[in-house]
Amino acid sequence: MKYRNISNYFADALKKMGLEEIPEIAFETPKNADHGDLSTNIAMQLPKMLKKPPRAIAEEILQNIEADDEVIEKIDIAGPGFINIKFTPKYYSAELEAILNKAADYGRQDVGKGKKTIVEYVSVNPTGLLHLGHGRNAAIGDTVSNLYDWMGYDVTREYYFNNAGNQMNNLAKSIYARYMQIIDSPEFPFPEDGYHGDYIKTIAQDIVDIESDKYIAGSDDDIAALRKAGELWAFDKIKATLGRMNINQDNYFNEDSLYSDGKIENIINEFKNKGLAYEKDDALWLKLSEMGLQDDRVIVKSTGEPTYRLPDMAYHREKFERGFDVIVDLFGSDHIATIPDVLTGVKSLGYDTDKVKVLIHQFVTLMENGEQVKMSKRTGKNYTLDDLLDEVGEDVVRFFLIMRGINTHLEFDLDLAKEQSDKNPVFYLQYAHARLCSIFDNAIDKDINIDDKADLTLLVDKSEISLIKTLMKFPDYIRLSCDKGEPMILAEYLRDLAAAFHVFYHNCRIIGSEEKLMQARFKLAAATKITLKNGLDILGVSSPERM
RNA sequence: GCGCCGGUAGCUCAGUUGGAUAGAGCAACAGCCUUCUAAGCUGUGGGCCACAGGUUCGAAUCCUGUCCGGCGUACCA
Repeated sequence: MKYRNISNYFADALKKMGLEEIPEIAFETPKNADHGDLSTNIAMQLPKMLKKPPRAIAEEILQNIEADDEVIEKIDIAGPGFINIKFTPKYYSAELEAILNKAADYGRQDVGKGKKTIVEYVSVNPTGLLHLGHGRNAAIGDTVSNLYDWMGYDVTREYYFNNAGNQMNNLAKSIYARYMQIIDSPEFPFPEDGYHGDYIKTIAQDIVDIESDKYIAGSDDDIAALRKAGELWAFDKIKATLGRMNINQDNYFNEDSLYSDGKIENIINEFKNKGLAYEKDDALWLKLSEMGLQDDRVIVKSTGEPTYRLPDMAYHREKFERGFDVIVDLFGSDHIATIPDVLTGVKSLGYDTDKVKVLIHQFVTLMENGEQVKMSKRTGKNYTLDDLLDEVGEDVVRFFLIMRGINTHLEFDLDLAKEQSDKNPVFYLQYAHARLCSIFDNAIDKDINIDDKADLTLLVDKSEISLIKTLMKFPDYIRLSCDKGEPMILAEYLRDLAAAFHVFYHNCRIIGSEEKLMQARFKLAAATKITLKNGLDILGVSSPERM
C-alpha cells in the first residue's frame, strides 16, 4: 500500500487506453489540502501524444481506472486537468501500523544494499584549529554520511590530510619563531607568511615547558621535531573538536602514503605511457586541453615536486581501486577550480568518474550584533569552531550549519544561535520530542495502560491525518536529501513534522480522551517520537526527553 | 576578461526538477494556558520572484542578454 501501487493503477488505466509507452507518473502532495491527499498532472503531460485536451484525458483515465475502495476514497479532476486522490482512513491506519513495526529502523532503505560508498570530508591539514567553514564541511559531510548509511550503503567516512609540504614547513617556522621569542629574545623575527594565531604561542610554550632550550639551534632536525609537535597538537585539537560534534571518522588517509607506496610514481608513468604528459620548461604538463578542458596544467614542477593535482588524482584513483561504488567529495567553494582537472585526469586512466559525486558548499559568515565578524588567518584573533561550540553547544552548531542549502552563502547569526528561546529553530524540533516523552511519562505517572493493539482507523481528525501523512513522507525525504546531497531538505522536513505534531498536540488531547481514541493517539504519538528521533539522529542532533 | 555559485516579504532562507492562490522562521500587530511542557497554537499585515526579452496551455523554475554580490581563475593546497 504505497504510492508505487497508486502509480500502478494509473499505468493500468493508461494501458487500457491504448498507450504503449507508459511515461513516469509523478505524484505530489498538493499544497492545498482541499485538493486531496495526492495529486498527479499526468493528464497534462499527454495531450501531444493522445491529441486530446488535458481534461478529456483525465476523464478517460478516471473511466478506465480500477480504484480499490479499501485504499482510495475519492478521485476527481480539478483545474486544468489535475487528478486528485483522497485516501481512506484504513489506508492511513495501515501506513501508521507499518511505521510502528519498523520502529527505530523506520526510514532505513535498501537502495544501497551491497554497495560501498566513501564520503571524504573535513580533510584539513594539521596546521591549526578548525574554524566555522570547516565546521560547515564537517556537519554536512557527517550528515551526508548518515544519509547514505540510512539508504543502506556501507559507508566509509574518510579524512584526507597532508602533514608534509609548504604549509607544514610554515607551521614549523612559526612555532620556532614563537619558541625563540619565549626562550631567547622577544625580538626574534616572525616569518612573513607565518601562522599568527595565538595557538602557535601555546604550542611553543608547551615545548619550552617540557623540553626547555633543546631546539634553540634551529637545525633541520630541530625544525622537523617542532613540525611534528605542531602536527600532533593540531590533530589532537581537530579530532577533539570533531568529537564534540559527535563526528568520528573511520579512516585518516595520509597523502604521504601515496608517495611511499609508489602511487605517485605509477600515475606519472601511466600518463607518460599514454602520451598524455609532456615536458616543457623543465616541468611535466598534463594534456588536459586534449581531454576537453581549456588549459594544460603542470603536474610536476621544475623543482621536481608534484603540484597538488597529482596526489589528488592518485588519491581518487586509490578510492576507485578500493572498490567504492559511490565516491562523495565535499569541498568548500574555494576548491572548485581543481575538480575538473582531477576528474578529467582520473577519467583518462580509465575510471568511471560518474561514480564521483562532488559536493561544493559555500562559505560561512559569522554575524554578531548585525556586523560581520572577520575570520582572517592573519589577524591572529580567530573565532574558532571550539569557541562557537563553547558558546552555543553542539546541537545548535550542527543544526545551524546544515539548515541552509549547501549552495547558499551561510550567514551564521550568533545572537540567534545563543538565544535559548523559541526563536531558535533547533529547539522547535527538540521541544516536540520532549513533549512527546512527557506524554508517556504522564501515562506512567497516572498508571495508564498502553495497549499493544489499538484501532487506528479512529484517527480521523484533520490534524491527526495531517500528522500521519507527514510521517509517511519521512523515507522519501531521506532519499531526496541523500540524492541531492542536501541535509537541509531533511531539516526542513523535520520542521514540518514538528509543526504537524504541535498542531495535533494542541487540537487532540491524548490522556483524558475516550479510552479507544486515547489508545489510538498513543500509537500516533509513538510513531511521531520514533520518526523525530530517527531524523534528529541523522542530523547528529540530540533528542532530549526533557527541556 | 573567463569559470562556478547566488539575487524570492523589513531580515535569514525554502520552493518536491515547468503546475492550482509563490511559502516558512524571525521581526510587527491581534488572540489562546484551573486539563498530556505556552521553547506551543490560531489569525492579520507584508511580494515588479534583480532587470529586459524569448520558449508554451502554463515560468520564481528552462534559453539569451544586462546589472549586483561571493568564490576561483598559479610550477600555493
